[in-house]
Amino acid sequence: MADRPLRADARRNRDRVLAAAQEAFAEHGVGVPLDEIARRAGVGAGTVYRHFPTKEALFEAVVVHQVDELIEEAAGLARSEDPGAAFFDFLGRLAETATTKRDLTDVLAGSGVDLGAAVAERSEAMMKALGRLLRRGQRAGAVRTDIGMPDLTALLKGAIYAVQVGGDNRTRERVFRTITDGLRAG
Amino acid sequence: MADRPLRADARRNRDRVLAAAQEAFAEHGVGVPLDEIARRAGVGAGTVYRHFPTKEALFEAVVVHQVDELIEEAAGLARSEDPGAAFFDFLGRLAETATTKRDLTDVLAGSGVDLGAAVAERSEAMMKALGRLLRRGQRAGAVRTDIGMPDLTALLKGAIYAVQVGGDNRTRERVFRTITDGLRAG
DNA sequence: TGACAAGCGGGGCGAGCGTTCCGTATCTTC
DNA sequence: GAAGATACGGAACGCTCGCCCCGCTTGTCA
Repeated sequence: MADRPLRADARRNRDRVLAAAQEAFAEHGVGVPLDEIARRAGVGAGTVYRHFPTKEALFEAVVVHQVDELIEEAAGLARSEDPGAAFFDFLGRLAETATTKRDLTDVLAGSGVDLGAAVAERSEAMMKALGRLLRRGQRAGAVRTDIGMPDLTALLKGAIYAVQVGGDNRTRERVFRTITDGLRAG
Repeated sequence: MADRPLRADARRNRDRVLAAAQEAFAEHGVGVPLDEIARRAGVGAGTVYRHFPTKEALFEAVVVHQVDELIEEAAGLARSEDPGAAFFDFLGRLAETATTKRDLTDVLAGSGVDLGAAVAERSEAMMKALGRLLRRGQRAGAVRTDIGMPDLTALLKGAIYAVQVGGDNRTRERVFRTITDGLRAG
């Protein structure tokens, strides 16, 4: 508990593991063998386990960082002058992020992995921020009013999934536009 | 090659395995342990393997049957009077099917499983049928014209995914409506 | 620079799962 | 109903992957 400072090499290895994990998870999702992460980091599997008690904990560490960034962005947009644009801009950012980060889909899907309290907390914060953007967009008359957060959540998971499987950028863009068009009022 | 008729018990077991597999794959996706399928069928694992050379082959057998049904439906709708309704009706049927059949998502996702020629063939037929519905709907002015088959495919995968994660029926319905609204012309 | 704590690597264990093997049971045919 | 072919069950194998262990190395601090 006393959190004595890490030895220099330990600190360096910890950072390397995190970086490697971020890369590997983004590329292959939660499924990457832990050995592969260790290999990329240039350390042994034992070293990974000294820094992160389980593979799940490592995944969680990576995810928390990424979600925090998104939450921050959402908070910024919530102060924007144009609530409609803010809402759709944020969806765009989500889609963009998901395109290169397979792990995010895994999180959204809740696929198999039971993540800890830290992620649950972020998840809640994310929902709150998104809910704020949605309500403001609706009040401004830019977003259809017959949907709520559960609908938007499911829709987003689908959109992220679609954008991830959609081959080239052109396709991705058209898919994204189609879905957002469906979300607009009128 | 001579395809001698199966012994009575063998035939019965084969049918039981197929039925159990259909059920299990629908519930849990490709991921179900083969032992679980054998258990449901009331046979040993060895028996499953005598009838289907690999787990993949069994999966393929189940999927081919389901996709064939969808293709037939699409063919029927292609002759409908109202091309717009035909298109959206078919999307509805797809979504409905996907709701209860986890394996279909796995197929669409191409997730990990490399399926054989039989599925590839069906997949192509399915795309053709869907393409016909799309083009007719577009020509009738019911479907937006700035999207093509690759876009629709990706979108459908997303929609199916969204519909599958969307909790209750109400949510599913709203999600589906939002996406189809995005697909409409205008 | 020496001594001790801190950290490292990677071999190894165990669990889950696809697949195979083979001794036994069941059906078929005469 | 007996003999031979056919099919069955489930134990066992091998592979992958998460996780642990322990003999060795490296950093730290006097």
